[in-house]
Amino acid sequence: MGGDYAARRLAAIKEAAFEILAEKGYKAASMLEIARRAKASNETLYKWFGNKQALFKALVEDNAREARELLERALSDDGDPIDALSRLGPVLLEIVTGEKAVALNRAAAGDVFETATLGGTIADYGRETILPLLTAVFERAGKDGLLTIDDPREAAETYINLLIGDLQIRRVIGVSSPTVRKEAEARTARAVTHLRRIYGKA
Amino acid sequence: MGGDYAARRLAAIKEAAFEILAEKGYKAASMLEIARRAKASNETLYKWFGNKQALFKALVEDNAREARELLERALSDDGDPIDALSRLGPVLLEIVTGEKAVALNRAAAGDVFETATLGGTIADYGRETILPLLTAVFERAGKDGLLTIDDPREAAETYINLLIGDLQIRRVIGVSSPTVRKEAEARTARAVTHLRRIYGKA
DNA sequence: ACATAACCGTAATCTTTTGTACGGATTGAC
DNA sequence: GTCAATCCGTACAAAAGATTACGGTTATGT
Repeated sequence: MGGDYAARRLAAIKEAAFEILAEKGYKAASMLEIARRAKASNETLYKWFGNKQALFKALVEDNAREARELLERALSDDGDPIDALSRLGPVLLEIVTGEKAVALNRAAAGDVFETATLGGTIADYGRETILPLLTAVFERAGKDGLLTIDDPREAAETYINLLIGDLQIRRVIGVSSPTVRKEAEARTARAVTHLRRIYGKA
Repeated sequence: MGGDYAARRLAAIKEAAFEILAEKGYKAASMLEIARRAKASNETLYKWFGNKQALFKALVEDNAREARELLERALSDDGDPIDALSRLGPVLLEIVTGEKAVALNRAAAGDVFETATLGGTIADYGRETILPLLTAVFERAGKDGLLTIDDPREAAETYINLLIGDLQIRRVIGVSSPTVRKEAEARTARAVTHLRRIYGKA
């Protein structure tokens, strides 16, 4: 057993798991219901993933991989670093406030007392992946004389704080909505304006 | 039945609920275990609170009341508005990253698919309470000519973003620790420095 | 086509929780 | 002290979920 069929089954299982996670949350996303929706057997889920946490850990990793590719693409052009930050902002906002990220953060919050692995996975693949990319952008901005940067890592964290702030927790506890493109662009523009004032040439 | 005994029983139940919430999370905090720890009867819990969510909603409200008092005390002195922000920063950081707030945010994240009430309660009593207080401080800073403020509400949100950023979600998913006093002071100082640059007299 | 591995659908086991019921004990009011 | 209301501790019923087992069906490799 291998080949195309197994890959298709795997994809169907992961898709079903994501749907049910988003609809009902981690607690109510039972392995049995995921199996039913995916037209798979409970036993196959346990055989392939070992347990519930491992299935959702795989989802975290998949989602992070996709997000990372989007972010790297937004940064791929070797143009003006400030332009790069402006391009990246809306992409990053849409990812972190999107349904998938929110559902997975909720799962991680619920998992803290069980295996305590989902949160670490989210952070490893999320923030700890994007920060070095951003740090590199700020190094370039400093080298090009566009901004006065003592510590590029700190500048990168400041950008994330100005851009995202407390949006994620508000999404996770259910008091705010996904950030749509227009708003993401406005929020990015404001963050970049603030950055220029904080780190402008003295 | 009323009077002192009932008040003491109520306090014991709420204390037990908080302990178990912090130790095991919302999902595993069963009414039965809370009753046992509080030396109360399951039936009494259901009689007094109706259901699990309502018990935890009461905890949210209690915690928010206490937090608000601390914050108002930090802002009570009618001195320099920038000093007020510097006094408030560490207090706010310790509250939002403290065990109680984190446990309640996790409960709210888990409740999104059930009654979806805890998150709204947290926000009503938390952010939507502190923002007007901060907005007033920024109005004063503008009027006193200390900062150039177009929109005091926006400035207040910027301060929260610079100060707290994504700390809350990172606490909730288990990848960071409470913010201790020294770090809270450093973080506050940095946020205030950034504020001066963003909103300094032109 | 055939043989084998693996998956599907169903069932079973075990554990835990929610919410209600009840008799005896305790508290509060008079 | 007496009486009534209420709480405690225990028990029960129903439901749900995690995980494993099993016979028949299906996909894969030769």
